[in-house]
Amino acid sequence: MRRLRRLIKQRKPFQSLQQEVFLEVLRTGHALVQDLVDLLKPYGLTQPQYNVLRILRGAGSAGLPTGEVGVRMVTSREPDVTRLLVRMERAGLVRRRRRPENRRIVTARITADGLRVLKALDQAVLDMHAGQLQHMTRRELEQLATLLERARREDTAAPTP
Amino acid sequence: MRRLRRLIKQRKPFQSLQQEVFLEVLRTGHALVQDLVDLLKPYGLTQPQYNVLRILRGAGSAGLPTGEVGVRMVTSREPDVTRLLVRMERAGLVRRRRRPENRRIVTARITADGLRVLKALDQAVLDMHAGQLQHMTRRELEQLATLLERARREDTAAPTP
DNA sequence: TCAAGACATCTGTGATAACAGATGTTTTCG
DNA sequence: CGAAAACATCTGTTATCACAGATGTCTTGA
Repeated sequence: MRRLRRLIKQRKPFQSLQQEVFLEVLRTGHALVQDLVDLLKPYGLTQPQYNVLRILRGAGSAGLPTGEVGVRMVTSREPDVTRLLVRMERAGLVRRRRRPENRRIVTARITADGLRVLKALDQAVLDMHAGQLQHMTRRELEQLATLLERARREDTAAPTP
Repeated sequence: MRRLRRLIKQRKPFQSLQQEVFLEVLRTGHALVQDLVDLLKPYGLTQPQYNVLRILRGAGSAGLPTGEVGVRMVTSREPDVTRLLVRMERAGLVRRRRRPENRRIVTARITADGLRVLKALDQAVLDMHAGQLQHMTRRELEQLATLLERARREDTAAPTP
């Protein structure tokens, strides 16, 4: 009985260690993202919009098809990306154009305005990231990144190639 | 120059180790939550609705004021909780009643139906959590939980007013 | 007492997420 | 060639998140 209690109550009142990790990941993600959202707000950007801008900057002047942008987003499925891009086009951050050689595809490109906003944010975002985890050592951060990557890897139980 | 490159490219193409951790946390959280969402879907529950049910079950027959439910939710600010509870009341999972002794307060209670749904889910959720992180050792999970908790701790480095 | 403030919730608006199904375009194949 | 399938995007609907402001209900202090 005592051993059972020790086993169960070793940590916080969670029903399982796995559940604790689950909640910790969610809570931490929420806290971290909140700082980014607060940083973006004065620029009139939401977090998904910021992601799109970074993706499109990375794609260069060739731009990317709507679907490709969707794939590169952590969140957001495809139907939403269309509307997200439309809103951003309205805001002048992005330009969309149907490709002449294949009229099914709509290519999105970042505008000069979009690039300007991103550039103004770059250093601030890096500083924010540094500040958020300032109290952790390099070794701890590397461990954390490795463990998180590992947590995700086998979700699909598929053996890595 | 070579040293700089070595410093920068030690890990993946991230601009900083902190940024990598940031993205890893978000990606992992998204992946983990997706499994829960999939599990809940056949029961007609969304993830916030499931959270509310667990919170209200924990509160017992006394129920909780709307605002208190909001505080206990990881996400969701207050105005949303009102509408969330209203929708859940419509679905018969929750009952809301204005308190006679203080008519400002609306108390929410879980219904028998809500309890039934939760009970049907309990084991499945535990199994899902176990399965998600099955490939990690107990030691790794403990490390991960500890590091995540630590990552969150000092977020507010600003002296409170 | 009673007006001002505090308190708790609610309403309105805009953006995002997820899903299902519709539309327009190109490719494939008999 | 022309219908069917595949493809890429778009539209419609519901739920959620976030913020601002409105409403209804106590509490407090002159």
